Amino acid sequence: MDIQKYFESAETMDLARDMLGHTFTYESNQGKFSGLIVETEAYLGPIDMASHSYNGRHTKANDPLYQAGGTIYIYSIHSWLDMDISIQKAGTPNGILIRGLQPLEGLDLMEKNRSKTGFDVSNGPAKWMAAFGIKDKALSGTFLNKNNFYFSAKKVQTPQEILTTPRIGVKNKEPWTSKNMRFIVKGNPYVSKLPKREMNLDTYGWL
DNA sequence: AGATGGATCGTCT
DNA sequence: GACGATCCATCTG
Repeated sequence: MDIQKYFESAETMDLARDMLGHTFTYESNQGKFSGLIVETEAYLGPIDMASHSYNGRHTKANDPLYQAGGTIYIYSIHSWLDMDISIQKAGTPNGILIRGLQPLEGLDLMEKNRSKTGFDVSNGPAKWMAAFGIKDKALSGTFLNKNNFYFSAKKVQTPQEILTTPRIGVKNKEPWTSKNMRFIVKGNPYVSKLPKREMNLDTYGWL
């Protein structure tokens, strides 16, 4: 799969939905980490009040959003780190935030890095970053599948059902606050802020 | 289970 | 100097 083409040839909202069930991998000095993507959010750039590139805002820190589809964008938030994949061709600063990963490889290290066990290891955008041992923005601006980060060409698992909801943490920005731009694998326990009663512990929401 | 407030720090104004 | 695309502990019921 041409990864750049994948992230440049479809609508951002459709890509955010399609990314569920693909794997995300990080080959770090500490070891190899990988997980299934179970939760994403779409950010539509200049028109989107919740986007870091709203109204054409362009700074040194958010420059990766302006680069080719498939560029990694790491940003800090309240002393934590989050990661986007830059979406669309260079110059169109859309992004998709990866909010939750179901661990596949490197779980022992992830638990160690987080000082937590269970779903809390990676059920949030800054939690999985910490679990993967990512402590700074050194790799922001690098390109997916060329350096340390890899996105699987195909879905490794298929969601039984995908739910959409408003994005987390977007306040006082109507109409963007209430738009359904968050995509989750229904029932997967690694989805952030998921109540216990909505967890499907048999299938984790996969076919 | 849901709501609330504090911690904490890089980034931009 | 103010502000988060967050997390966590600590309530309340």
